[in-house]
Amino acid sequence: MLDKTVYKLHAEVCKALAHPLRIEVIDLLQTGELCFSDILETTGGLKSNLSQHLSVMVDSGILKVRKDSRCNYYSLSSSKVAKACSLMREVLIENLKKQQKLHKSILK
Amino acid sequence: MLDKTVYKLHAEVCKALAHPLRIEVIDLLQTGELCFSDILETTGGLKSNLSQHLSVMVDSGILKVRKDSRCNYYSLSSSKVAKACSLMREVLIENLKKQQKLHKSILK
DNA sequence: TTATCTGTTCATATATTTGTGAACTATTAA
DNA sequence: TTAATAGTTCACAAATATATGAACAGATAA
Repeated sequence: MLDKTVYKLHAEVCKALAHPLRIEVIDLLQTGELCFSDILETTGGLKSNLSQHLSVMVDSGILKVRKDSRCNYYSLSSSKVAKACSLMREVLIENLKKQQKLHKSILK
Repeated sequence: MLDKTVYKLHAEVCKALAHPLRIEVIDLLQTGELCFSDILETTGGLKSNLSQHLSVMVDSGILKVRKDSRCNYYSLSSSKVAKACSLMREVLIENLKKQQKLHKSILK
């Protein structure tokens, strides 16, 4: 029997993708680092909430922070994060299309 | 402001990756479909638990089922799921290596 | 018919995640 | 010094996810 520890660690990293706000942040950071207040301006909501979500992402290793005296800059730890995220989006899109076809064939 | 609906749907799909058992199932199915009892034999645990996790994965669209009179065969809905999953594993491995280096430099 | 095999569904207890607002810290500006 | 800016941390309530075992359903075998 295999050791399950790696599955647990792997799931921890994947959990960091499993929230709408965190997906939105990954999308935003695809083009490069952004500081906290810029992210907040785009996503909206409470700063405490955003801060907590960003810290989940940093702790899981999908984001990194660069602290400047005036601003905290967040960026993706690897382009693989953005790539994985966009693959999952493609899976979503494919599924939505399948559903659409199904609906059409039922209504026909 | 963008519509957040897509982020919610996207996160739903990503949530399906966010559990150790579900990661293990994705790993198992990379080489092709397997029936419920074979998956259970490898992963261990209660059949009710596995059944519920598989149904989460099917509902989110990352797995599909083929029902035979004697067995339910599960498979990945797309190779993109396996690809995204393995990218996230690479992110994990990279992070573990970084941590290791950090530890070494502290202990040096 | 009655068993048996293959799973799913359900109820429930527990654990984890999430959102909120207040309090707090650190840095810069006046 | 005081005020302002930028963000983190904390406590708590509410919402979700998870594991468990019992009950259930459908197909096949005896």
